[in-house]
Amino acid sequence: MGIVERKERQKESLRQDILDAAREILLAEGHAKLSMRSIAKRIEYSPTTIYLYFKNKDEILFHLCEEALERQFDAMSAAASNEFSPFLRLRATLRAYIDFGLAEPDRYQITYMTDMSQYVSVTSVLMEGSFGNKLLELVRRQLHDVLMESGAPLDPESVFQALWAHSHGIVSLLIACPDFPWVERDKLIETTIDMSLKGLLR
Amino acid sequence: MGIVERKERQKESLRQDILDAAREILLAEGHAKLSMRSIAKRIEYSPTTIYLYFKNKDEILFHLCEEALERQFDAMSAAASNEFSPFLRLRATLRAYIDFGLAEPDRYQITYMTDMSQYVSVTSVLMEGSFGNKLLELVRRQLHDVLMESGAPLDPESVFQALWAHSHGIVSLLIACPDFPWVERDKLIETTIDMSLKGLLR
DNA sequence: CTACCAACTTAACGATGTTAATTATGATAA
DNA sequence: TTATCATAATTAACATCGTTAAGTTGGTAG
Repeated sequence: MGIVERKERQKESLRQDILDAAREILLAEGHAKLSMRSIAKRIEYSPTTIYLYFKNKDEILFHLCEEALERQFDAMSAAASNEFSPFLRLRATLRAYIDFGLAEPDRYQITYMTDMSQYVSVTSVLMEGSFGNKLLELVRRQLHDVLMESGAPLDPESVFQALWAHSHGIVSLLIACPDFPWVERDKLIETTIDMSLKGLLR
Repeated sequence: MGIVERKERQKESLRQDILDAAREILLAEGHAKLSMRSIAKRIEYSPTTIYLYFKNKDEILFHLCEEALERQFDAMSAAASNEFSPFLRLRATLRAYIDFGLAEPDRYQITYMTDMSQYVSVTSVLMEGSFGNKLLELVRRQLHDVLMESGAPLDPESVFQALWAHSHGIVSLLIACPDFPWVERDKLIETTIDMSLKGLLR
């Protein structure tokens, strides 16, 4: 029965090759160049072979989004772990969220800026145990700690969603309008975060 | 020589018909359904005829964006004119910006959420005298008034861009993730704006 | 050896934006 | 009135996209 297993391994291997190719294209050429045919060409199979391993393109994107969210989560966790107050941890986490989006614009776009029917975005972000869920929970938890400390009478979930919106705003706007005469990038990001968090102090 | 003028009028008329059809499709069926062929079908001409009146699809979108920005500008101006302090005017303006985006998601998406090569977005937004420029200038001016009053030592342009990012963030996130378990919409918007502007007070 | 089954490919469909070649229209000049 | 000729519009076509159906291959089991 080792043959069946070998087949299984081969099958899983090609599946991984497809995801690897998709990721490479996404990062090297951008999400606009990521097509079933470009993936097929890269793995040297016919385009339709991919459909034997994935239901459709959205399913491939779903996996790339999961990957992206995992990396973003890791970056945010790492950034937070260097800070020594709840407020600074939250601040560092948001900064890491933004930095990730700007460092990996194509990854950010496929996870937060495209409506991938039923498959990606919300479904992926919300699924119990998904990295998207972990990511949002991380921010919720850190915000909770800040609100505990400050004692501000605010609805935590509303504030959380507003913080997310503010952070997403600067990332998506910078990505969408790269030619706009923005002020110096780091200054802009710092200002964006400062203004976002000002209301939580005291 | 009246013939030449009549031709001119006919030409201009069909050009308007194309824009009208495009607008109708955008509003009735969404930006995903807006194609050269769907426009052609609506005006009962062949798809390629459109290219005799517009260089390409982007040029059509450019005009729809201009229209959208004009309406958004009007909504923001009107909202501001009801308020009696610089701060409240700025606040009402941002609220109108957000409300417009959520009321006209397809118009918002084509102007702020797609990168239309050289044609739309930034080019349109920046062009001297364009409505996009007027819109941004309106916010800059109102922010200026607020900063004058409060005397806060902040860089106006940085704060302006951050305010824009915050406002864009809530609009684009709500549009992109309609299925997320958001808190009640009005409450979320108010919280978003409150947190955004908190830093400007005192 | 043959029959089957899985893996894979080719062909094709219906979209998209866009270009080139072709036809129809309609005003003007002979 | 008819012939000419630019303009207006169309048809055909290309390259791209995601996706489905049908066909081909090759290895394994009976």
